[in-house]
Amino acid sequence: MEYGVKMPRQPKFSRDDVLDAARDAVFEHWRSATVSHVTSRLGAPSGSIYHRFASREALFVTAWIRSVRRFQQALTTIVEIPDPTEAIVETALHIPRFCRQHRKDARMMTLYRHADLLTTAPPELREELAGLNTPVATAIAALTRRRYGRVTNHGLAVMRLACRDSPYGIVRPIIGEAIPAWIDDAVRATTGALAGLPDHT
Amino acid sequence: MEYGVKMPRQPKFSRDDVLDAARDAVFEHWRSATVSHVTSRLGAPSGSIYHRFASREALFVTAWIRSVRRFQQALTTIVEIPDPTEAIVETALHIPRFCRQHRKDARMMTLYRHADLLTTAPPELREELAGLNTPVATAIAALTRRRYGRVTNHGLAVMRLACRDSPYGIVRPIIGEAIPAWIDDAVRATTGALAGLPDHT
DNA sequence: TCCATTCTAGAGAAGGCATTCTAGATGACG
DNA sequence: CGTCATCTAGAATGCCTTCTCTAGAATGGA
Repeated sequence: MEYGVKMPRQPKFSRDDVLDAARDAVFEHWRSATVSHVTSRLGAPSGSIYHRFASREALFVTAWIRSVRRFQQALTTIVEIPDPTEAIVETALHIPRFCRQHRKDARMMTLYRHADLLTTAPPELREELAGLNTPVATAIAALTRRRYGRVTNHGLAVMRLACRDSPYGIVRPIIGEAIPAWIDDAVRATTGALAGLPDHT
Repeated sequence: MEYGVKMPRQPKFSRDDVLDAARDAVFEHWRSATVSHVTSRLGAPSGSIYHRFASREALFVTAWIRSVRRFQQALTTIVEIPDPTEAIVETALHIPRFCRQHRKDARMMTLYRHADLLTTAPPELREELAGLNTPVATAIAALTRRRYGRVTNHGLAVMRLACRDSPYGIVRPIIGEAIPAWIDDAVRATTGALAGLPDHT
């Protein structure tokens, strides 16, 4: 607490409360979620939203970023699994598992694509978005090196498919619903097959 | 030309012209495509749109249906490929190939999910939407029977993954852009692996 | 030529939504 | 108890979009 800084009034709604409400509104209305959906869930006036976030877009993008970070949290430990092939498969399996345990965050993550946000998001969030992908990129690069003994562009592309795009494609149609256990078998099969590809064309 | 029917004025904009403009607007603006994006591309006033389509939603959903039908056109011949495994893999490969040759239609198809439209689309289109999936369902069922010798629910689910969800997941991040040739190798690998799974848990 | 039909044309009504603005409440601190 | 920073509160504003409505043009038959 700094000298001379008056202690402000206690917030009735925390920043996370607002983001939770945004996430819940998206879970229910997806792309047509409005600011008033958020305020009515929160029981707050629109002023409380705009006091913290510059715009509707800033609110939803911030909530999206929070969900992405939650997804990334487990990655670093998974990548350290001793056996390379197991590390690859477990990275891929993290996707259906996360979707099972964090249904709302998972659905929130489907709202935007990272590449699109880099150019369309509110300027004040661009910098954060630019660095957002590094944990995943680092993990993929580490897995690529461990799998092939070197890192080529094609090797990286294959590993992205194996650990990210392919498992995501498998769960995508049912994100937000229950994910059956056998989906994990399907992920094991596809990721195993992709990890078997060579790192050159 | 029926008796007593007066010949009307020639349309300046055909139905397909309007749908093309809608598809192009979606290619550029995706979900935020508006009716005025469409009219300005077409060089037409909004009246010409609303003369043919009941609402903005009816226009875009109709364009979506047209793209889906174009995708389905090649399916029936592919399924008839003699070797079952080859038929399965070629069905899956139809997805990256279609995305390569019909970039705008492919992107248009990402605008809605069939399951959502069944409940949210304008009522006059519901019936058409209800029957839209049958060509794909028929193809998947045929492939399931040929692969396993019988049709179980789990077998169908695996085959949907192999022929549709998995390859779609692989191309999805790059739909609208150029699809590299090696993507087909990845699809072959994953679809082959999934088709190798048994039809029971 | 006149008429019925089908279309283009575009101004503007209507509605929904994000956003702003002003007032007031709250709490820490001197 | 007064002051200040921070927050709640929600009515009011203004924008943007969809959609309607009226006028008029093109076409071919009677």
